[in-house]
Amino acid sequence: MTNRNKKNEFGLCDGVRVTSNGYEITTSRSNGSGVERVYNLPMVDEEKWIKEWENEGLHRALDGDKKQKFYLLVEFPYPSGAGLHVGHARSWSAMDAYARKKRMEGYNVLYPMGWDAFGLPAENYALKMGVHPSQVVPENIATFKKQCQALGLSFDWSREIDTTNPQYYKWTQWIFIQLFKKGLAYQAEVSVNWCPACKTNLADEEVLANGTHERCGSPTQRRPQKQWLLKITAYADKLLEGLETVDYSEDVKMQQVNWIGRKEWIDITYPVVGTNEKIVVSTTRPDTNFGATFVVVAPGHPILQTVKDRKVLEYAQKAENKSELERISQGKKKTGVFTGLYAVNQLNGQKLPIWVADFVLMTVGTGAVVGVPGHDKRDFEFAKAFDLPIVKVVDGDKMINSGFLDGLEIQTAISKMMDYLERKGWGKRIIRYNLHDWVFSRQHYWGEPIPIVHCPKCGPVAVPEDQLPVELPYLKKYEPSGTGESPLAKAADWVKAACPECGGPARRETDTMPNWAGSNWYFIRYLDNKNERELASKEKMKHWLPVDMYQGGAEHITLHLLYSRFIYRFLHEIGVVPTAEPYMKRRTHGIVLGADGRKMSKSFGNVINPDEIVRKYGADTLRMYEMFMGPFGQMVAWSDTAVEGVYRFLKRVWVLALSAKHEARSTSEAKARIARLVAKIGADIEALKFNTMVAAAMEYINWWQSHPDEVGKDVVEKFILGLAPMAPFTAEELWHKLGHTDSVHKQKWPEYDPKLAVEKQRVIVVQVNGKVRDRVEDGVDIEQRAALSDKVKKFIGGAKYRTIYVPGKIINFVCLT
RNA sequence: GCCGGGGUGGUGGAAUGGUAGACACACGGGCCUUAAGAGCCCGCAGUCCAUUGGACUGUGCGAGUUCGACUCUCGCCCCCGGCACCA
Repeated sequence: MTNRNKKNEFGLCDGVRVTSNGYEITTSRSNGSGVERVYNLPMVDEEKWIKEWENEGLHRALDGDKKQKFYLLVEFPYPSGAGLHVGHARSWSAMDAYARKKRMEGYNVLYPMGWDAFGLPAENYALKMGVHPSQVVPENIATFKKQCQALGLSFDWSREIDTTNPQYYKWTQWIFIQLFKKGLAYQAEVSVNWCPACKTNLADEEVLANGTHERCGSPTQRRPQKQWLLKITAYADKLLEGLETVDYSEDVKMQQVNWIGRKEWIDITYPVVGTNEKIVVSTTRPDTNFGATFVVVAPGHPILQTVKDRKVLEYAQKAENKSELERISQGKKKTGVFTGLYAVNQLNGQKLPIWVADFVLMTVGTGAVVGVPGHDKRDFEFAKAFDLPIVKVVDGDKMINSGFLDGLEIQTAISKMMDYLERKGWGKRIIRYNLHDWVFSRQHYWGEPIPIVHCPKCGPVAVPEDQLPVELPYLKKYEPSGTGESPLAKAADWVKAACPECGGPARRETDTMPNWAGSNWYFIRYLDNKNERELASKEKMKHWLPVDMYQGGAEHITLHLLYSRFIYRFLHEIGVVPTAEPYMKRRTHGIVLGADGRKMSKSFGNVINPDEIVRKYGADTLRMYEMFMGPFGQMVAWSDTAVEGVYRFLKRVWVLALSAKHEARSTSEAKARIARLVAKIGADIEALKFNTMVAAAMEYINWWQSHPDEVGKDVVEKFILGLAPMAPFTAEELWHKLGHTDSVHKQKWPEYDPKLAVEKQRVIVVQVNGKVRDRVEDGVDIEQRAALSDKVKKFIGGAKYRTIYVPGKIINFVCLT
């Protein structure tokens, strides 16, 4: 016998049916061609709450509020044509739970969102669709925004920004001019990375270790070109030192340290035998110099100008024409030619033959290395290939065959040798970095115009600040030319300009900025997104900066994260921003893979559309599932069936909350458990352990379901408040169903007795020799009672023993043999 | 090669010195149902013995510290990420 369709028997509403042995939630709706089963929680009108929250301004951060501020930042997306990725949904939902809990705790929370809409992806997408980017971008932004809202993300939309808005990029250009004025933005003819597919130059950071473009995957080439560069190298040490003052996770720190790649080198001068020439080799390991048996110079090294041998020059010429990638790719057979010259190692007077080989690069050190085949793998291969002598100078971690260094440890030997070489005047210490200056111009249409005018008389001149922004002209045809000239060069009227210095005829710079330009400083603009006179007002910056928590992807650590730290430091030095570091805390999230464990991609057919999940199960299911998937910082694969598990949980929450006997008094067990749950949710959010947070809520529900009579209204309400950060819609709906008229998200985080939150272990584990043998109720005389246990006696036998008793935890009887 | 993070059931994972496997998925069994779906209940590391139940093994491998180790220490193997013929 069933109670089907008997509504309200337990105070349930439409869509929930109680059967003799449980409940069910089902609903169907007409979709035009028939009846479709809908799994969405039918009782939550998500759209109604989205509107209501927005109308009430529930998510607004208040300037000048007395409450303590908390600036929570997530990386703003490039609004692609594909719409929101479930990866965005994962990290933003988790941070949304963080923001919501902080608000309930009484913080004035700033959790903003905007759009990083300039750059190659937007332009390539527009080209593919045959539409102008200025039309595509707003459409994509609208889609993204709607998707964010559908997920219940509590962004403060009144602070929304868009990097392609002239009122925004006016200030991106303003920052460029400040850099230019300080000599930190400069033009130079340099060898740059060129992507033939995207037809533009790239920064070093945009080229992956295998030589391909990080965006499109095409192999890049090197070619010389006149470019705008930003002098990030001037900040290398500051960027390193700054890392000591912030709370970044270890992987983030190490990646930045590796990328900056600070090392102490020493440049050693060797006389060249029979000439007045000298050759300067550079090394980080001068301790091994007693083992040097040859010198290798890069093709293109100036010393080769003194060489007449045709074979040598031909080899050098050929090698120089090869790409760098080709020259240094691993496992390649060593090639090289003897130049006929010898250098003198002044340490021991030995004559070292000078070779030229393609694996030595002009761009590293001084373009000349000293070959120590006894200790270096690469030098060893070279020596083997050309039958050069090999001397061993390091044994274990001690120096041998090295004169005054013998017996010293490597580190000591390095500094002793450096001191010695400097004293003798043969060498000079120098700090070198892996980091190079940032190539900052692109030969593309869809970016911020670089605000410079080239005057034949005055050279490059900054556009006066009162004439900013230099607006991007509308071009119908904006395809990249591939010649290295920007499409903007075709806008003849726009290019023509008067020189701001002398008033004479001049030309505008036609290169644009890279897509990283707008994201360098976007978190500052959220503070004051309509300010027409400054980046943001001083007061607002002082109130909100620095960012308390910055959450984003691991793929941006040597790109955006490093760039924005550099720009922010510069702005601090010229007195614009109040602190030296922009982000107090940085954590990364893992990417969401397809169900097959591969990266989500159209070509694999494994893409999950968040809209689909929201339609089928509701936003709260998607949010909680994504938090539950696995550890937040770790890569995780999607699972369709695991989503169902979270959906089941929410259905149970619904039924239990509404069927609770409100007049019932909560038992002490129920109170202790809810105190523990609230404490756990709070602590797990702070530690970004969202997976165990969800698990704890599930555990509570499981207990509640088997003890329905123990839970009264007070505990139900605390549960709903605890649920509010992770499932904002369900919590809001239930809160109102319980008779409240105010939003659940305006409530205070539930208070609990900390003593209740500590779980008391009632059963004590009894071990014999460290192995669990029995369990005994805690209480008086527990040691004696435990010793009397049959199981314990059996394992002790008649042996003498001693007792380890950790009160409240464990008893261990250890036999003495 | 250097640096960072990891390795736990069929699967995702939990436990950071005190009962290994919370929570969830998958799987198996049962109830309910005309049926399907949904829901509810039970089982679920392995091996062996067994009537209730019990013994042994088990967190990549090998040692060590400890009354007690997934957790700490040392050595090794493997996976993921960063840097790199960087001299």
